[in-house]
Amino acid sequence: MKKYFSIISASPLFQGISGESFSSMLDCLGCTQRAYEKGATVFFEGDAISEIGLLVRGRLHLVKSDVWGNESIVAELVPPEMFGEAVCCGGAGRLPVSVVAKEASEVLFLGYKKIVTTCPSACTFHAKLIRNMIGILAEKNILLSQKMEHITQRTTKEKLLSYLGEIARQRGSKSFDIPFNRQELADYLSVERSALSAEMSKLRKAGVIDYRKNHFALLREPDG
Amino acid sequence: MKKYFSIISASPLFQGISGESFSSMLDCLGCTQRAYEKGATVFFEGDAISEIGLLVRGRLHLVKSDVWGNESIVAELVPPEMFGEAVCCGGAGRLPVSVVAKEASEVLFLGYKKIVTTCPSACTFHAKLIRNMIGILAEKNILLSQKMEHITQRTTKEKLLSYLGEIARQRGSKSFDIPFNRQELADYLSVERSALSAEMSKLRKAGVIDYRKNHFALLREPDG
DNA sequence: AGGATTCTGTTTGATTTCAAACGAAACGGT
DNA sequence: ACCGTTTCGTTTGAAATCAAACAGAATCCT
Repeated sequence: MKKYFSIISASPLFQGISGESFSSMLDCLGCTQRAYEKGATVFFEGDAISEIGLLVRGRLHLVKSDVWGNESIVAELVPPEMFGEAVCCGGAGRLPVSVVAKEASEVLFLGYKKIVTTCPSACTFHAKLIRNMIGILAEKNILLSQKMEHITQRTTKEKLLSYLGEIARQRGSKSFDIPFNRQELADYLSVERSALSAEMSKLRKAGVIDYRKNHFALLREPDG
Repeated sequence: MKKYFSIISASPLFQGISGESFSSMLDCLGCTQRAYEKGATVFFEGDAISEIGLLVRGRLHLVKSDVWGNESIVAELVPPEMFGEAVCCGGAGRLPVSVVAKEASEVLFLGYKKIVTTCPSACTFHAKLIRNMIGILAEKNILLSQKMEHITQRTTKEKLLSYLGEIARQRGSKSFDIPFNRQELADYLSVERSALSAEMSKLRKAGVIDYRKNHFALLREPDG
């Protein structure tokens, strides 16, 4: 397990915890490790899980299948990403996806109860671990809420302006860079790339925005 | 403060904590209370907050204003709802909304640090409190993720079927009730109510679904 | 029972988006 | 400098949504 310490320390869950304490800590957490061959299933959809998975090697797919059995890939995980934390922490829920190894992979399992229960033996970093977990969940909440705000807008134009406005607010300037290219921005906003490009052109012609590559500027308030 | 104990005990944050421990607990948390007149502002957008608010009386609006100063009401809070928990727990963030009292209101403030730091004096329920907080954040995460899945679908029909499929999966049956009326469902899915009704009719005619009021049945897999 | 209100389904024309295709520009590697 | 790939803007017809309006059904209230 020691060979994965550098991966583990890169995980937000162990942020601010020194690598030297890992051995005793992982012990204290009753952490187990398992390897999966390519194609193996780590968890099945509907499983009631009580452990959080931390991917330390390989590549996992989160696969969702609807009532009719159609499967779709919800996300791809690479080290040191985690999975199952919301389901574990949220209580009685069951996993809404299957977890499948797309490459030979290794996963560290951390018991949820052991994480959120401060140990009587005064494990120094346990409190920090809990704060990290809370921070991770809260952060994800904020990101989801922000995205939701943009996506709930009805038209492509509104979605785009909602997004650009948000970034401008965050940066505190009406001129800023965005971290997406066109296709990524379209995916993020759940619209068609071509339609997005077309709207951008219109807004530029109308003098509302200007842009060049990833740099954008808000010029004036849009009509309506 | 005692008169609000019944409200407080209804908050998910204090679930499983007996009312008798409230006095000592709220003390231990360094909890403060403030009253606001109708129209008063509890927090301003952009404030860096370190306390979680628990509304015990009145009614609050979360108001967001974009870069151009247009304001919109994001949510309405009634007791015993909380606010600011994601921002506090998420670390360096600033409040993305203003909090305004729409009626004469009273708010309990709980210091974030005091909540997530188990006290040395072995406050019995502190651990439970932390688990509750984690549970709240995780739960919200799951709800947001589910909604996101439906809303990112491109067409009204896809959004509807994604939602109905999810409910059917949860209920474990292809025949089920939903907790929304038409307008609420349309709002939840971010589509036009009339367009939603029209799509529902089409799907019924096509033999894909059947419904009556809030009761739905999935009959067969949709084409495409 | 009667009347007002809310909820739902349907239609309409205008608007918007989708999906696919294409060319130009930018980029990267050899 | 060359070629292949990716990115971006534009156009097109087809399809879907919006927004508004209206009527019937259900519900609530007195």
